[in-house]
This record gives sequence, C-alpha cells and structure tokens, in this order.
Amino acid sequence: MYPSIIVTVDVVLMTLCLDVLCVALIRRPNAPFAGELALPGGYVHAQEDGNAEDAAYRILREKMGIRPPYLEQLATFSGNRRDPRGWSASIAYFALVSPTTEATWQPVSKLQKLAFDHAAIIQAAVDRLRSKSAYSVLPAYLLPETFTLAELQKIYEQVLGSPLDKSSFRRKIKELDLLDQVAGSFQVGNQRPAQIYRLKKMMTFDRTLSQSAPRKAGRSGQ
Amino acid sequence: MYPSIIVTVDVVLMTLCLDVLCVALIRRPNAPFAGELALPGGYVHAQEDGNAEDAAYRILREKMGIRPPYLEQLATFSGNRRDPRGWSASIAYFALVSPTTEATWQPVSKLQKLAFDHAAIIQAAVDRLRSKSAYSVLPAYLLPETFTLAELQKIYEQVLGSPLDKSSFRRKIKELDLLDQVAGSFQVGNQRPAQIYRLKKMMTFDRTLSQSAPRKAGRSGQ
DNA sequence: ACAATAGTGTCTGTCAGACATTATAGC
DNA sequence: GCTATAATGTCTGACAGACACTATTGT
Repeated sequence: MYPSIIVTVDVVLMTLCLDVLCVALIRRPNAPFAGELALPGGYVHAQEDGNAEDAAYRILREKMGIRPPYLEQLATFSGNRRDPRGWSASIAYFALVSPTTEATWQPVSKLQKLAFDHAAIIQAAVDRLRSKSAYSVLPAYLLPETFTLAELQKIYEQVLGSPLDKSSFRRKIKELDLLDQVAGSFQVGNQRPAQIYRLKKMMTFDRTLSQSAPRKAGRSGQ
Repeated sequence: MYPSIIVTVDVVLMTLCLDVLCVALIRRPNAPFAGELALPGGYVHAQEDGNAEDAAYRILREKMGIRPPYLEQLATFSGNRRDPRGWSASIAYFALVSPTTEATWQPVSKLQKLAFDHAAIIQAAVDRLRSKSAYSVLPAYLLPETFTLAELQKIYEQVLGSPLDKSSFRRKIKELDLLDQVAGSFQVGNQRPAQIYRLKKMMTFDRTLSQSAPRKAGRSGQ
C-alpha cells in the first residue's frame, strides 16, 4: 500500500577518555558499508520495542551491554540518499556514560570516514552536548557516579573548550543545588582531601549553569 | 522482511491571533479519529519527498497552501499505542507564520481532545517556542514581515508570559543586530510615528536575547 | 617548616532592570 | 498648550570573573 520505509535507531554514545571526548563505534559486519565504522544502531522491532526510546535502550543492551544513565532523543535523519537500500529514517539518540564503560572509543575530533551519514549525526550530538553544557549538569554523566568538584570542573573545561574560574564554578554549582555530598573524601597525594559528590536523583536536568541562571527567584516577594 | 512501520510527518503550525498563541488544526475526514481535530500531517511519500523536511513543506503546501518562513524539526513521536493501525513514527515539525495566514486557528490554551497524541506534540512545540524565545528572535516570525519595536515587544511578552522593560528590550534587540530598518513609519493616532523594521535575512537564529530572567521588581524590601 | 591541592572571601567591571527624560506626531 | 506614544539617557543593585587568601593533608 505504501512504499516501505526503513526505520532505524542510532545512538551516539559518548564519554571522556583521558580528557578527550570520545564516541563508541562498531565496525559493521554486513552490507551496506560492511567493514566500515558506524554508530551502534539497528532496526526498530515493532514486536518488542514499545517506542523508539525502548529500541535505543535495547540496542545499547544488545550491542554494548550497558544501560546509560543519560539518554535523550537527538533528531531524526531521513531521506532517500543516506542508505543505499532506499528511503530511510534514523531516529538518533545521544547517551552519556562513565569512561569505565567498555567499548571501542574514538575521539570525536579525529574520525575517519563513517558509514551512512553517521559523521553528521555525531556532529549534531557534539553540538548539542556543548550547547547544553553551558546551562546544565549534563557533563556530570561523563564521570563515574561519584566525583570531586575539581574533576567536574575539568570535565566542563574539556567539553566547553575553555578554562573556568574555580570560585565562580563552585558558586554556580552550589546555586544549582544538583549535587549531593557523599560521605568520605578523595585524596591523590600529600594534599588536602577533596569532598566527594554525586548527582542528585532527579527528573529534570536543564537547570541553568552559567550566565542565564534564574536569578535566585527566592528572594523576590515572600 | 521487517514488519511495516507507519512513517508520518506532522506539523505544529503556530501564529498569534489577537495576542493569543494559536495552532492550526484540521478536522480529520477519514479513520482513524475521523471527525476529530488533528495537526496537519500525512505519510512520507518516498517517491516525491527527498527527506522528512521536504515532506513537511509538501504537507503545508497541500493542506494549508503556504510556505512558512520558519520551520524546524521538533522531535519524533513513536510507538505501538499512538496509532490504532500499528507501530508508527511521526516526525514532528513546528512552524511559525504571520497571523494573516488563513487557517482554522485554535488557541493552544484551550484545546479539546485531539487525534493521536497530537496534544502532547503541541505541548512540546509550545515549550520549545517558549524556551527558544528567551534567547532568539523566533517570535518575530509570528508577526507580519514588517513591524514596529512596540509590536515586537508585545509578542515577546505574550510568548514569554511576563512584561518586559522597554528600554532593556530595545537595547537587547539593538545589540543582537538582527533587524533592518525599513523606510517609512507607522502611526495609529495622534502620536509620534514608530520606525518600521524587518528581520534581517540570515541563516542563524539562535543569538542570545536576554542573559537573565527578568528580575522581579523588589524595590520594596532590603 | 614546605608542597600541593581544596575550598572561601573580597573586590570590581559589567550589565539588566527601573524609571526619568526628551522627541514627534495630531489636535 | 495637551495627549499619546516613540525613543533615549542615566542610575543602581546584582552578579560573574579575577585573584588573593585560608584550610587540610603528608612528609
């Protein structure tokens, strides 16, 4: 009745390896683009996947063996030229994980030629991560579950690409009130130990980090 | 080979009617949801549409007879429960037009029950418009091609839901440098005539409008 | 004591909001 | 003159960045 359209889900899974933003890639075993590097992805399975997000989680479970702490829909890439098999729509997601996750990580800055339009999808994911990092705690998902403020600041500097002032950074993080102190501390050498934190369990992530912070509405009125 | 998946495009077409944010709806002639109100949408036509955005433009042309000055992909809504015919994916777009566009406009604040999950899609579009309005000139697309600064400010106040200071608003708009003066002026009564502006032709829209939320008065305390 | 990093206090330039003032039209 | 709106000028509180300062560990 209607010409069949290929519907797939692809996931841009990112982490920070040795202070470099990396993406997980898989070498394709089959055509098309056999042997080339590609994002983990696959067909939507109408029988098992309740929706596209379910499919993304299933694919990450099957192909990477993980369940990421952060996953969000990125955009849908579609058209008749991106897949030699025909008109296709790829619902792309991006996910962030701790660097302890096992995978074939590739720095996003030096990617070879990739299958399909996956290079463009990765670029969109990196742009989104960068732009959201300016006003959210997203980069914290690139760290292990617990971390120090110094580590967190370093992650932000890596993602944003510019150094941040320690005092201002801590002031902002405190205002956001998105971290919980964890009992215990972390120490590397002969130095003062650092307090350990973890992300608060919450449903919303898009609080403002810098500049456009909602100015402490609290004070106003009663 | 793979179970067929329904791929459609739906467009949330918005404007400002009498200072109220409205969305264009169409009464469905056919099942499913025959007779109910729904977003303009339709199947992707693999033969004619180069990609999903092309399909969105085609649908707006066929069903509304327009080509909007602003169109952006919103998100993809998918799953096995949103369409009684089976597993479906709707690539949703949102578009802004001038209020002179002919259509059946409905205020977004008082929507009846809609077909499919279109109420959720509209909510997502409104949220996106609101959040982008804080740091872009997007609301200008809700006006005719030329307008005065007073009209523009009123639009922003409508979309953002809070009054803005005239001086600050103009300072910001000037800094953004996104408007061109148009020869001529506009006058309503026995008053000083207002300068007329139009949007500059450009490719990027996401400049910063205001760095911070409007500060709540509070001359009172402290 | 020193070294090294964690964490805080203080100053200051900048800027958004508040609001006064001037400008331009018709009467 | 008056009224109404357009457009601009000026002041001020608040905040982000800069940076000096204190705190806490091991040797």
